Amino acid sequence: MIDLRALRENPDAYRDSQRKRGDSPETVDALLSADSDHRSALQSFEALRAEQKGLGKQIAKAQGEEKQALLERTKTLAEEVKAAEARVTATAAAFDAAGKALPNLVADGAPAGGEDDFVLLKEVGDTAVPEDVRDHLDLGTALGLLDTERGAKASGARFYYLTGDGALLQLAMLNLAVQQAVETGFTPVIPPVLVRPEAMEGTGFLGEHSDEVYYLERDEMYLVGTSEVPLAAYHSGENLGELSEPVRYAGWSSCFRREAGSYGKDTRGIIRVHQFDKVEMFSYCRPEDAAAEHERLLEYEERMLQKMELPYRVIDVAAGDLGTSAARKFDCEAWVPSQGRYRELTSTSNCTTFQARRLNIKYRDEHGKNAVAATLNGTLATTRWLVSILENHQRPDGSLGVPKALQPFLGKDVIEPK
RNA sequence: GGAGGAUUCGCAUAGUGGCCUAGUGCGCCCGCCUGCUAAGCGGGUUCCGGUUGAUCCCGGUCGAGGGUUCGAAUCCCUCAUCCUCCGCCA
Repeated sequence: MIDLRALRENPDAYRDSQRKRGDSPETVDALLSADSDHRSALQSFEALRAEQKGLGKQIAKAQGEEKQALLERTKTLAEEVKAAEARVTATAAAFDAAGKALPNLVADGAPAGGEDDFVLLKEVGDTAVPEDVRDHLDLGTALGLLDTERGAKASGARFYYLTGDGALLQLAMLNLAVQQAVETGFTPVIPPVLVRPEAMEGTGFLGEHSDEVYYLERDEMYLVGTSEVPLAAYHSGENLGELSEPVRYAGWSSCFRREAGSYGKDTRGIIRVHQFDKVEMFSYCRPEDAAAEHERLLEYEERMLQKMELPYRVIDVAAGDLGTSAARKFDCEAWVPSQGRYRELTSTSNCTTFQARRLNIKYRDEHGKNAVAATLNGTLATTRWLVSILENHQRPDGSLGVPKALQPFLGKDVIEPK
């Protein structure tokens, strides 16, 4: 949900934002008109209600005939109040729907356009393609690290088993991510992965991405696609106080995605799967601190990628590819030699006050007034990283070099074929 | 799965149809008093929205949503959460 006062004051900013996303600016005008309808309905209801309350007080004191006369009048008034209230309910519903249809205001720096209109911010490392490169599935299967055939047998397409050193490799990476998160001031959290509708709705995942979400109808619960959801819901309805320093959490969870509409895309290996594990950073801060916090999250992501000794690039994601909640997004994409291209390994979003407004998360500003907080999130490690780790650290003899930072967790510096 | 109890301002509690414009205590904020501190005294203190230059004012808000009524914190229904107990179960 965007800031309505800001919208009323400067609708053009929101119309421009819609154009940058490649969306219709008319969504803004639909919301403005729903807002004004709602407010006028509210005003007529409030006027009638005030009259009713006033009469109620007179009735309490009145006696006999006078009381009877007043009762006559309030009966018709009660009808009018009820009708006015119904109009408020109707206009409020229309207004809510119009509000949900409008995504977050795109940040000034974000490039306009669609998926291919990103701005390249930097490239790090050497993107060589080794001779006789094997892709992560060949290598991982040969080394006994992963098993997609049995994954399909048990659960279907886009499922997999991580086995032996493959399982240990993922645990090592996730543990390293948690260790780094704790060192940089994040509170580690293992959150619930089944959430109620409000949590899903509040984080903005039931809009255009609702097809992506697993829903358990019998229990009216959703399986989360990222721990961003339970970490955002963690403080929903709360006031976080001064918030002079950002409040930071690192969630470790399994993540579930339906991958609807991606038939035929990335069907090989574990690039795009229905279930994976992830360590996710999540920050609550004052809106004026959000841009700086966003840079910080990006830096922590890069630090992890460097520990994995992976070549990568950083892109400033274009407005059309931001999703509902983000005002700006930076992705880190790591080199995947078998494909000869970069693939997304991390994504950090500044959601400004968009999620917090829906989830009713406040802080106390410098004047002591309640104000809506900002939320941000970013990836520290996921199962997909194994793709790039396997392919970039493969050796001509068929073994896999273990990145230095993972060696203490894994207890070895090379994974040999059996 | 079943039975009972609870949910009121940051915390604790009062409130069984109009006197609730929700009281009181604690905490917190401001002031007074006072060598200092504490105590004492006075005032303020739910949140959201509308309106306004700002105040004022108005409406909503007693877990959520419906209903009864001229009028609901209070009566009725549905739901959520927590607690106690019974049953089942890893």
